[in-house]
Order: sequence, then structure tokens, then C-alpha cells
Amino acid sequence: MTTDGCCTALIRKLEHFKKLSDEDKELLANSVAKTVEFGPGSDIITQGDQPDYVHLLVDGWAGRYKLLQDGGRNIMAFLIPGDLCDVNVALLEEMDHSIGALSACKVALIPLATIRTLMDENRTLARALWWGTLVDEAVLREWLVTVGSRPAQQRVGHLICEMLIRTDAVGLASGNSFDLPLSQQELADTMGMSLVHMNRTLQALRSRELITTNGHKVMVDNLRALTKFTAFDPLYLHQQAHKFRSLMQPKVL
Amino acid sequence: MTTDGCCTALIRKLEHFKKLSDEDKELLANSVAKTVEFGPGSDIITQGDQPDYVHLLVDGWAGRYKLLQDGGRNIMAFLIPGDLCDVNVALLEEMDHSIGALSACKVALIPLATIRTLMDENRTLARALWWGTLVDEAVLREWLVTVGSRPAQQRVGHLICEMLIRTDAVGLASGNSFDLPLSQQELADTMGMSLVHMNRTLQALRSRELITTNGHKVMVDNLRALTKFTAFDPLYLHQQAHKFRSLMQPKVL
DNA sequence: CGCTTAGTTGACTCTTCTCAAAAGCAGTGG
DNA sequence: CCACTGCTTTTGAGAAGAGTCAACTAAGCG
Repeated sequence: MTTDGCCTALIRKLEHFKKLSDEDKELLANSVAKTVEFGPGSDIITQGDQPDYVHLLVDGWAGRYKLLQDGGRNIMAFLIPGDLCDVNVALLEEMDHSIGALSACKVALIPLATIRTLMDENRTLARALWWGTLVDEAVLREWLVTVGSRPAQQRVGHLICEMLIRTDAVGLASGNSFDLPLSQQELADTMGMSLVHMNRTLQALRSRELITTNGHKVMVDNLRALTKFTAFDPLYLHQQAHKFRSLMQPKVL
Repeated sequence: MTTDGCCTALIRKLEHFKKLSDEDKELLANSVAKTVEFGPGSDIITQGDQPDYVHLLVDGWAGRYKLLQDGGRNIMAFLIPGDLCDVNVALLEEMDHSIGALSACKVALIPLATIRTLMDENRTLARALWWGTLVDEAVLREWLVTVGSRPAQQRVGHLICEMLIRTDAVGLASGNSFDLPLSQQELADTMGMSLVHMNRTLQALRSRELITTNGHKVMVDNLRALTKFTAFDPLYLHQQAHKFRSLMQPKVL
């Protein structure tokens, strides 16, 4: 298997920040040493690791998570194609959380040394990658608000809005639907609620005719209504969200 | 007023990452253009701003927050002396949240241009500052776990453990106590719970004899017990936490 | 076809929120 | 010095949200 095309999602995402020259794209594409596959449920990186490669998710969904003392786990972030798992660990001596494959995943490995020279020698790429981590942080803040202050239905609806934009940004959404390859248990672990409650919350969103699900496909039937219902404002994603541009109303939050 | 001493807390914090040379410390100290005072409740930076200065908190407590559509607010991070408010905004066109003074605050202003040259020309400082933002992100992840998956008493207790370490790291803790200049309403806004419930939760922690409060002073009577009770593991703070080193037991999370 | 995993349902319990009011504690002006 | 005001903390009680336990259904698979 070749490493061609590994970076298309990443490039597509970064160009929401700034157009990249063909040369920059080449550099990115050439930085991939090899690709690795992970089965659903397996760890891409485990807490305590100090990886030699930066992991770029090429295909599938992964999640950052921590295990809880009661045996449960909390998922703190979703990673989709184009997302870098661990630019950060370059400086921290040890991973303070794990990253697990939520579906079958394909991961491109970029040697740490390569990333470092890339970032030292190419200001555009350095800034673009840094921008990516800042967006990740902004998403984390929004999740904290979501989990801390939004009622269950808004919580889940908000997440769906976000993932619609994010999948769309890397070309993985079609119309207003996208593939959400997660079990309800995993969604519950993400939103900090019980499986049963997640199940009922999804039912409620369906009966409000805000979303339709078909297997692991989520369709947003009425994006304007869902946006309004969840008080969703895509500002925090810091990217052009075409679908949403016309829907925004002035508001706090 | 002079700008002398503005950077002592920052330097002290950064040295948890790596010792700084006297020259590096000089550079930091000289980067401060001026200092500004903010009264409690006032905004240091408001959502939508694009500041020309990086704000370094020198004295007092501040918080990152977002306003909610129901009029409430959610505090997503505490900033204490030595914390930089917005190294990040250098790249994002717009602040996606606000930073408000929770107590009377003194803030040092570092011109963006100064920070940029500093980070371009001094690898040690660049890495140290970057390390700081990575720790902020790690804290954010831990808060997400806390708010999403821990029961109320553990939630608040965990926060107290964290703030004990963080204040201690910049010399603001004495023994096992520190000044927490926040109202219960502000704590509630932080932990995503109601004022009434925060009040009762604090009472519970007191009656468990885990903490004592005196005005805005918090004393951790039994650090080992509180650590155990809240399943607190300081790993995510990525700094030498002297007080805790001997208390840790092997565990998940 | 039996096995396993994921989704669904019902009933009950416990946590947490809301509303409302009282109590404590500055700071202010008379 | 005291009444008054505004803010924070505390209490009480009922309602709503969310968790748990347990069973049942649906779907995929050897």
C-alpha cells in the first residue's frame, strides 16, 4: 500500500485556515513514513506512551479517552480523518490520556523529526498545524460548556451539529448527513450520560423530527431547527461553515 | 508603577518544565510593556476581541467563560498569576470566549510583536511557552472528565486538589491552604451545577472533614484523604507536585 | 440455529434543579 | 450608632432530570 492520498483530508482541513501552495502540500504528503491499520476498540496510543511518530488519522473515527476508577471511560474528543492525534506530545514527557480507534482506522505515521524540521523551516505549515491545535482546544472548551450546562437533548444535538460541520470540512458529509460509526454506549461515554438516557435522548431528537438515523448514518432533517434548538454557533470551529452561514441569528453564546 | 516582578510567577511556573537561564528570564521580564488593573467582574478580554497584547496575569484570579442563552455563564478555566490569557489568539482571527476578572486583577501586557520575536529567536522560551499551552489543554481535558463523569463532591474536591497544586506551583499556597477568591455562584458556574447544590456540596466536603474554609481561604485538612476521595492524579498537570508525590497510589485514571 | 452485541423499554431510586425565603455580612448615609 | 441596601451563604421542600437494574427485542454471524 502506498501512502498517497493520506494527507488529502488534513490538507483540506488546513486550507480552512489558509490556502497552501502546491509545494507545501507536497511537503506534507512526503512526510508520511507509513500507514497502519487499527481495529475498532484497539488503542492507537495508550496513556503513558511516548510515541516516535505523530499519528495522522486518515480513515475512521477515533477518540481521546480516560478510564475512570469505576471502570467506565470518558471520551474527551472525537478524531476524524485529517486530525492529528498528538502534535502536542512532542513536548510533554508522557501521554496523559489514551487514543482509541472507535471504528476501523487507518493512521499515517509522520516521524517526529520530520514534523519538527517541517515546523522549523516552513512558517506557513507551522502556523497551519498550530492553528489546528488551537481549534482542537476551542472544541474542547465548547464540549466543556456542552457537558456542563446544556440539557441532554441540546447536548447531543449540539454534538451532531459540530460533527456535521467537521465531517463536511473534510469532505465526509453528503448533504446534511454523515456517518457516525459509534455505539450509543460510546456516545454516552462522550456526553457524560448513561446508555439508557442516551438512548431516550436520541429517541426524543428523532420524535422532534430534528434528526433521522439509519444504521450509523445520521441525517439532519432540519438544520435550521436543530441549530436553533441547540443554540449552536459554529464560531468556535474557526472555519468556513458553508451550511451554517445563512442560518445564524445574533445571539449570546 | 514599575513592571518589575511581573514575571516571577510565570518564570516559576515555566521552570516546572525546564530551568531557564538568567538571560531567558531577563528577556521575559523585559517583554512586559506595561501593567493594567481590572476590578472584579470586569472583562480583561471580551469575546470577539483581537488584542494587540498578550495578557499575563500577575495578580488575582480570572476565568475564561462563555455566556449561555439562558443568561447563565459557564466558566471553562481558571487563570491565576503566571498564566497567559491568550498566547493562542495570535493565530485565531477572533476570541471565541471572554476572560473576566474574578477578583481584583493585575495584568501585564506583552506586545504581540515582542512575543513573536521572542518565540522565533529563543527556542527554550518558545518551547516553555508552548508547554504552558499544552498543560492548559490537558487541564481542560481533565475538567471535561470531571464535569462529565464525577459526582458533585468528587468534582469540587478534585478542583480543590488541582488549585492547591497550581497555586503552590507559583508560590501562592501556604501549607495545604490557598486563597480561593470566588463566590459559590462562580464555583457553581464552573462546575456546571446550581448555586444551591454547590453550597450543599461544600457543606458535605466540610462535614467529611476533607476541607475547612475560612472566608475565601480553603484549607485541605487531610490531603491524602481528599486525594483518595476524588481519585486525583496530578499527572495531567505535568509538573512536579511535591505535596502529592508521596500520596499517589497506582490506579486507572 | 444458537450466540453475541446493540438497541429498547419499564419501573424505581437518587441526584440535582428550582423556587422561595431567611440569615449573615459588608458598606453607606443619616 | 443604626437603618438600609446589596450581595453572598444557607435552609426547606417539591419537581424534574438522570442513573440503575433487569428484561426483552433486533440484528449480525459462525
